[in-house]
Amino acid sequence: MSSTPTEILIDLSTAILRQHNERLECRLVGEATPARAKRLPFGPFMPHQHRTMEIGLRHWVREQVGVDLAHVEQLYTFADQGRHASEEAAHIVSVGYLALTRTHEARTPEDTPPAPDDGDWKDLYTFFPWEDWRQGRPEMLDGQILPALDKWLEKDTQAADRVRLAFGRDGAQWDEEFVLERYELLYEAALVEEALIDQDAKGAPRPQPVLGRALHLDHRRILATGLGRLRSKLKYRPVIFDLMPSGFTLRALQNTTEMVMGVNLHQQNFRRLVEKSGFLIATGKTQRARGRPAEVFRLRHNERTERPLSGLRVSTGRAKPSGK
Amino acid sequence: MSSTPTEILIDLSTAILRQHNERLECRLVGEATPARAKRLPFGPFMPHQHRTMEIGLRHWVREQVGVDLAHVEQLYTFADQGRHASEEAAHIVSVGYLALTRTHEARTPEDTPPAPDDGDWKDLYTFFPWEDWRQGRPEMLDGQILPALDKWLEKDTQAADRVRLAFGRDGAQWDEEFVLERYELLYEAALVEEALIDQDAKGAPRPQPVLGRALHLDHRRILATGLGRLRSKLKYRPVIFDLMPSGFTLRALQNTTEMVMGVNLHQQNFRRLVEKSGFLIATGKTQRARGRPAEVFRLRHNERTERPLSGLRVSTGRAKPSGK
DNA sequence: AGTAGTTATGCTCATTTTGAGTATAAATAG
DNA sequence: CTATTTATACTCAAAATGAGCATAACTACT
Repeated sequence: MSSTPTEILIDLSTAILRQHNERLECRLVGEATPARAKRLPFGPFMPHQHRTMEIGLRHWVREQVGVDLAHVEQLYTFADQGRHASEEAAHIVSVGYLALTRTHEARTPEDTPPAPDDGDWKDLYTFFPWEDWRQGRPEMLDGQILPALDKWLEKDTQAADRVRLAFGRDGAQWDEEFVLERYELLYEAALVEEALIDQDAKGAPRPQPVLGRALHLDHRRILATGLGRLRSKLKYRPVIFDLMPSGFTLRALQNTTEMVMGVNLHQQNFRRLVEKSGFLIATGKTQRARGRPAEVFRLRHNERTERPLSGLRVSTGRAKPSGK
Repeated sequence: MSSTPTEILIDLSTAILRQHNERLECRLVGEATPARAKRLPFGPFMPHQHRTMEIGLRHWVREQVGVDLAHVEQLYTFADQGRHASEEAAHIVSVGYLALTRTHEARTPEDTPPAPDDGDWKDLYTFFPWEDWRQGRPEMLDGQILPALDKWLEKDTQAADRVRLAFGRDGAQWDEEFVLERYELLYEAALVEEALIDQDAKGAPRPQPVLGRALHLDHRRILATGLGRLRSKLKYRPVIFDLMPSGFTLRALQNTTEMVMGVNLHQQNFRRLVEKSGFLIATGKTQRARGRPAEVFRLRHNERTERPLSGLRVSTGRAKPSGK
């Protein structure tokens, strides 16, 4: 309740992603109790200790997680604390970051070496199950989400067009980049747990299905922003390689791309795309698994510089959903 | 010199752009004295008064500028105050925004109606003259910038590859999106005035050419971020229309796109692109000027919703530089 | 050893998109 | 009435894309 210059604290939270065991994983910290969900690695920004926020963030990540970050990118600064009841005296502004990190390559898919960091990594799509279209259109969309949204739209008719565009109805295409827009709508419609928590447990005993695993405060929003940004960025910057080990097969690269985009791609065309891009150099080695052994590639430009090359214009024209 | 929880102030600064008189303009405030450059519209974030930063920003813009903002987008949060000597007790974190606004259409190019806001608007390219390739490759690149950068690289050889990529040398392509990267390099090489100011006026009587018009603190960095973001976003989201009046000719749309991208486009192909996109509806009216009258179009989807359509994939394959 | 299954890789082909023009239409300025 | 200017229509080759067939090189069984 101080006067105009309110006390402000800046919180740095980082969505750290890696690719591991055929999954896209996100690093979490903290214990999940019924009262408190897990959260992203975080820490306060302390301007006297750390000259820039990115330096501060790397400090917290080193302390809490202990992995090397291959790519770090600021996502967004959220200041609307109205979202979650302010328990603290100071106003907290949270700056969200996205970081990518590499896992070490396995000789064969089966023999995975002990992870250098065996902390708490969770499959990203447990937080956004509706975003994974690799086995085809998720059933929960037509089964739960759209009906519940329609029910919500009866009251708040304003949002109808946003729902149409974000969820690809009535001729609109599903755009895999609109991760944040979809999450925000589900929040507004009180279909994710964070919305119920923020409503002060007013009563209303969960009238709707609760979708996906919740995170602390607005951390799932940061994660949604990160996934959307990554999906978008893949198309025009070669960030995908920051999720790859030093040597990898084209299949591994394609798998990673598919995990991020949440769709399946045409294998032959993906190969053509990557070869034409000139990013990769064949190492001559091969990696054997089930079928024909695959050639191992590595990135050209081993230099430390950020490579502002053109990215893989992965087309979203999906291939058939995988059987698996 | 307080203990760990340093006092932090958040400053909201907005790069407001409009298209006017065949130019892309940026709104400035403040008086330019020799000691102090002009700045972007700004104000502190006051969490008790404004629930979100965007609300706060709109408040300051309304108060200082008085224009309607068609598009508002958070750019980046800068916290490295090391850049400019901290004169104040508190640590200032600045959150930069990009906003687009419409001017009212002129009946004919000559008869421009009185601007609704006759404040201080400056041609954007006075701040980044090297970014405007509409009359061909800017002479200052080979005349001043690259030689000066080479001189700088003799000491700091680390940055050679960054310069190569940002400025498109040795086979690398000039990428019009790398506005920020180029500005940052010029700053590091002390080729822009802000760098000299930040060096505490240590002596060193401007050994190098000083490029472009300077702004207060890091405001030109925010502006560079905004231009880069806008150039990038144009390609995948239809933001260009937020710079256009309600009705406009295809030529006007192309001019605006060219102003933003800083390159010339092939007129016939631009028309084909826009027509195919389906964004526009012909109004039946025409607008007459010098040659054959042009048809006036308006946006489909007059709705207030943000249209997450696919943007104009303007190709950067430049057309011949205009003769004027 | 032989055969089925699996995965990688090579290649084709129709369709679309792009880049760069040429041609024509409809005005204005003398 | 003519030169000039600008808008619009159309053409055409080259490149990129989407979808598939074909073959190679392995492993896993029987």
